[in-house]
Amino acid sequence: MRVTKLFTKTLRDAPSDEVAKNAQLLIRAGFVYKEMAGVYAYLPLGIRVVEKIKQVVREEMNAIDSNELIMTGLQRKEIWEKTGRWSDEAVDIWFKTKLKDETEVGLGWSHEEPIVEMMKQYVQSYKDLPSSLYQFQTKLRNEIRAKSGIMRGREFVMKDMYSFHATAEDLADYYEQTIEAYKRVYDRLGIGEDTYVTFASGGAFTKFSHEFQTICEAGEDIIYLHREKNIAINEEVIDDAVKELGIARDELEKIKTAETGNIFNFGTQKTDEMGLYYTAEDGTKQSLHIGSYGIGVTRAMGVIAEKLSDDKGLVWPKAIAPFQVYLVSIGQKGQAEADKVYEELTKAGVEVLYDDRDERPGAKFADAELMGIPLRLTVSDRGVEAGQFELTDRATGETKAVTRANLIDELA
RNA sequence: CGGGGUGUGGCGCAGUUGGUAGCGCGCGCGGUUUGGGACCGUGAGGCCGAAGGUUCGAGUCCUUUCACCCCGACCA
Repeated sequence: MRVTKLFTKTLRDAPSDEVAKNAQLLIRAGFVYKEMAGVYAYLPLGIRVVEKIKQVVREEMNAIDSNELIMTGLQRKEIWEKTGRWSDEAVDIWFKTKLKDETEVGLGWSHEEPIVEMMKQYVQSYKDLPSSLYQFQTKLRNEIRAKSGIMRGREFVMKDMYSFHATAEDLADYYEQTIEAYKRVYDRLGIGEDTYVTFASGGAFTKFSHEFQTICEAGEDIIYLHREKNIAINEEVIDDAVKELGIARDELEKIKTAETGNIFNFGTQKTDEMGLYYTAEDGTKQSLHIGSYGIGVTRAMGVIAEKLSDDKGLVWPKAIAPFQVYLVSIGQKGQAEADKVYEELTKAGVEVLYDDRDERPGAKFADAELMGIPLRLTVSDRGVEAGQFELTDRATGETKAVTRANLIDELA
C-alpha cells in the first residue's frame, strides 16, 4: 500500500482526553479512531493488526480441532432466562433493546447461552462428541466505566470458544490442550514470556478457573507470582490458592497484569439448566460437560501496544505488524528506484507500506517509527548510486546495507 | 454509581478586573529547500460542549444539562 493512498494521517500530539498509552499511540499513528468512551473504530492499519492477531488465534484453535463460526449480535431473551442471566441484577452490563413488535432482545455480551441452545440441534449422541466451536465476535458490554483505551471498552473483539464433552475427563483433557494452544498464541503474539496461566475465581463448578495474565503496568489485575515454580495466582483468590497449593505467601512476587485470556470449566451445570443432553452408548440420557475459553483480541492488541513501544512509537512484532516493511524513498532517483522496489516486493508477497509522499526524510522516518513497522527500507539517491539500500530494524534500531539483488532474500 | 478534573478551528494550547477570540502544529497557494518531523511569504478555518439566566455587553459570572478523562467499586 502507498501512504499517499492511505486516508489516515499521523498526529504529533495525542488528543488530550486520552491518557492511556495504547490509545495515544494508536490514535497518533492512525490505527484507531475514538467514537465515544470505550468505543473505537479500527482504521486500515488497525484492522490489519486485528486480523493478524485473529489469524494467529485461528490457526491455533483450528489445530485443536475447533470449528470457526459466527453467532449473532442480537440474542433472545428466553434463552438467557433459562439460566437466570437475563436479569439486570445477575448481569449488570446488558445492552437491551426491542424489536418493532416490542419483543425484547439483548445485544451479545457473551455467547455461552445461545451456543448451548444452538447445540441442542446438533448434539444428540455420544458420537457427536466431543465438539468445539469458536468465533471472533464484537462483544457489547454496558460497562459502568470504560478505561485504558482499547483495553477496557464497551465494544471489543473477543475470540470465544466452547467445547462440549461426554465426560469430565474428556473436558479436562481438552482444557489442558487449550491451555497449551493459548500459550502458543501468546508466544506468537510476542507476549508469551510475560503471560502467566493464573489461578482465578472459579464459579459454581470448579474451585478455580484459569486466566492468562500478561505483565502490564496499565493492567487492572494483581497477581502473585512464584517464578521458580511457575505458579501465578490472582489476588482475588490468593488466600484459598495459597492454602490449596501449599506455598508460602512471602515466596510470591506481586505484579500488575492485564487479563488477556480466561478459561472456564462449566461442568454440567449450564447444560442441565438449558436442557442439552446426549444419548450414551448404553442408551441413557447424559449431561454434557462444557468448557468456555476466551481471548480478548483487541485487548491483547492494546496490551502489546503498551508493552512493545518506546518513546518513538509502536513496535509491532513481525507476526502481527500491519506491514512488514516501511519503504522510504528519498530524492528523485530514490523515488524512481523505490517505485520499482515496491512493485517487486509486492509481487513477491512482501507486505510493504510505501511512503511515496513528497516529504522530507525526517518526517518519513518519524512516521515509520510511530507506526512501528518492523523493518524500514530506505531507498535514496545516494543509495541508488552506491547500489545499495538501507534496512533498519525498528526494535533494535540497527541498520544494514542490502543490495537490490538480495532484497527478496532479506525480506521474504 | 461515589469522588476529582476538563470541554475554545482537525490536534495541542492561551485568553487579564466581563467589551464580540489568539498562538503552535496541521491545511491551501507561491517560492526556496531535501538523510531525522525545513524555511520565508501569504491565505482559509472557530461565534468558545449545549440550553437557559444576569448584564448595555458573556469564552469569562450564575443555573441546568451533556460529553470526556482520572481514582474508587465492578468486570473479558
